[in-house]
Amino acid sequence: MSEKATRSSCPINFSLELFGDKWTLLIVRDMMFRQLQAYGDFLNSPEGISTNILADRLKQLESNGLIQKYPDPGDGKKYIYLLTEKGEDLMPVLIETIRWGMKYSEESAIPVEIRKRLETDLDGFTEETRIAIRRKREALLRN
Amino acid sequence: MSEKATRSSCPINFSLELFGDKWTLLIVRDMMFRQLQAYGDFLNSPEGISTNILADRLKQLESNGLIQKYPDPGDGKKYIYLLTEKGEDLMPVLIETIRWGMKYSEESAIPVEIRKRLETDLDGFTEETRIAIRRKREALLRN
DNA sequence: TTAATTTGCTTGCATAATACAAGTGAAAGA
DNA sequence: TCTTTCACTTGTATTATGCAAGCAAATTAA
Repeated sequence: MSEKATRSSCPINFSLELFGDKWTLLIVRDMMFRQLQAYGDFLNSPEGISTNILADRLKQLESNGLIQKYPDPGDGKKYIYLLTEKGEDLMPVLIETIRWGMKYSEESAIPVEIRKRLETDLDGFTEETRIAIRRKREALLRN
Repeated sequence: MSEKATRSSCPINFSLELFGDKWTLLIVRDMMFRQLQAYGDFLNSPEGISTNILADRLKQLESNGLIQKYPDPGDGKKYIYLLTEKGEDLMPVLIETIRWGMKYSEESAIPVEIRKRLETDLDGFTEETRIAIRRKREALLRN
């Protein structure tokens, strides 16, 4: 993990310096759409991230303000990782990435009901997902 | 450049396997929004891509069907790289990435008039850019 | 007609990132 | 107290990236 100088002030470049790699957005996806929140959950995702890479990406995500790490109130040896608003705001990027991927991949393992909603009720799906994320964040902050 | 096995059939993962790195989308950006089309143009982009990395990414983009390479009709020692429809379809992903980057970076070096259009006339801007891309593709295919 | 120059690469090598396997330490449960 | 769970860290091999130099084909300049 090394700090690199920013290459340009293009907003695409800015974004890619934070999540332009093969793993970061998969972790965000897990938090955003799959409600995963523990280290072990991410490790068990089907893509099979290595444990040291996961640890590194979680650190970067946190230091870049996209996620926050909380001790799990119900289990002292666990932590809960949640998206911040900045992380939550990546939803349109992720959704367009999903749409592109669905269009051009032969088989996309996306649940039929979610696929339908992406096609027919994108805004509703987005808003609903955002609410779920905020609910979790607020619940944790309340204690 | 090595062929890797696909990690999962999630559409986000599918997409990231094609453009989940720090350079690929910058090249697409150059073609999409800056009308660049020659090898040397990409090399001169402000981020400073290395020539071997550029050559590698152009190969991958072409073999993945996102771009096509044509001999330059006006200069026998040049080539013209153009987005295919598949590449052009990345526009929503890029645009949401721009929006996110503009929101969260201190200074974004984006021309004021484009920024304005992104904020007030996103669909118009998108359509206009698409037309420009298609025009270039069709002009080349005509000869 | 020959000698630069431009263009689009390739090659070699040092450094950095990633993958894989194993190990560690704190908290919880038996 | 001993074992398991959880969230990592560490070591090492492999792969990717960055940097500098070189090269061949087409064009231009002399």
